[in-house]
Amino acid sequence: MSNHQDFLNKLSFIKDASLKEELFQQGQLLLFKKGDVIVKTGQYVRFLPIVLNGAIRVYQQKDDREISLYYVRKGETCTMSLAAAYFNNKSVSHGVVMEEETEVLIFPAELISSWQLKYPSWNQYVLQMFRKRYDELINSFEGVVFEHINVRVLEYLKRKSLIEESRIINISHQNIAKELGTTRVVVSRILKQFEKEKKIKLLRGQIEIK
Amino acid sequence: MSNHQDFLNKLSFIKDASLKEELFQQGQLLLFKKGDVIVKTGQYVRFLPIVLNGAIRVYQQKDDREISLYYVRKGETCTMSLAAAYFNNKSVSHGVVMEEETEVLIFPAELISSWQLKYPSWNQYVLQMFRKRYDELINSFEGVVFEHINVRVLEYLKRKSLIEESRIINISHQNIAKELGTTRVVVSRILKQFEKEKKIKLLRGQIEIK
DNA sequence: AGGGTTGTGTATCTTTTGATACCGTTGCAA
DNA sequence: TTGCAACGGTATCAAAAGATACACAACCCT
Repeated sequence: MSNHQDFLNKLSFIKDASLKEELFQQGQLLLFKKGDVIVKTGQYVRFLPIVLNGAIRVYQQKDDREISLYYVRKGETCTMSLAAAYFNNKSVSHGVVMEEETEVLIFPAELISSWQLKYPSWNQYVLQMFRKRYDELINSFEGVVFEHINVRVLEYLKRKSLIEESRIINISHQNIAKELGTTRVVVSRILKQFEKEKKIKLLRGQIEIK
Repeated sequence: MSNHQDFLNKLSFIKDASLKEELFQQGQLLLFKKGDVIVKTGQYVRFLPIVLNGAIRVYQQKDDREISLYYVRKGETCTMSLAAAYFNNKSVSHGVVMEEETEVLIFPAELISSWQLKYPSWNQYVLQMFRKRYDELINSFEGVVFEHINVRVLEYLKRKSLIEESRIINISHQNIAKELGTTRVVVSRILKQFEKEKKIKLLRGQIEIK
């Protein structure tokens, strides 16, 4: 399969063929490793990223606490970046690569406004992204405001298990704490409680959901 | 001043004259009173609202607790509605009028996609709104996750004082609690503490900031 | 094998927040 | 005037969450 064809296949989430071609022409493909930093709070955003493979975690930070806002996955773009790039603004959150072999297509920010005029399907795509991010954000928001941490931990585990299509989750207590905006001790305590209630089984670095 | 002219003046946040005219032609002007409900969680959104005067409060609810997401003010539209209308989706939050004499312009949802193609400035406007809402949402989010309630209450008071351009704020403890997602007793306790520290002065139904 | 790093279990203590309950006040309307 | 609803103060109690500290195990590297 040609490079070109291969590329177009990865853009299957875009319907319009000419837009696809434009993405191919204008985009630059980058390959990241786990832990690579894509954007930092306060940085100007000059490139719009679209994730082709892997995942980027977008989160807020304060001192040594953090909390996830959302993940950018295959076929998705980061709406924070989008909005920031469009208005020449600074990012208000961090973006970090979560999976090995994360492929990201980047575009100079200037292109965005011209695409808006040229490609209806680009507009559609952008709005879809906003909608999605919005819903996710509001979901997290609700969780933080109305639910106790134990509920949030449990929901996190279930969700993660769904996404990874496995009842075994590989993650440390520390990282769960970071996702949810709390501390390791709290997470360990809650998980131990869940284990006593036979809801899960704890192993080093992984959790089995029953 | 003619009705038409008067109307166009209220749309000064839109630059493009032909888009303005279209808004005039297609929009319907509604007048709401304080407390009127514009959207409820779970409702389908068939109309896009743009606020010309007054304010709409958008919030989440669970049992008898609520928390504000943001306010839609003069010249703004509700991005939740926008996204929901565009994709024929249900609203995930409540919208309630906060001020007497709130003027709202509504448009059938179908129009939105056609405007995207016809008016570059509409696109610009939409993205601006998203950007704004996003920032506000993330701000609240940060507050909820990282700050203790007393800090949040104080910030709320300062902000409110700025917006209303007055050191005297008219609001009940109960309503502050609703904005911030907590309960009345907690707010009263904190406010009393602030009064002891000479930061504010409490009166029935109003708070003076020093 | 030794040493550093990461991950986990747990105890103790404090602070923050929430839940409940009860009372007094103010303002308004019947 | 009486009665009611909204508002606010406060006390008591319980639960949730965070901070700290320490021990130990697993893992990795040399």
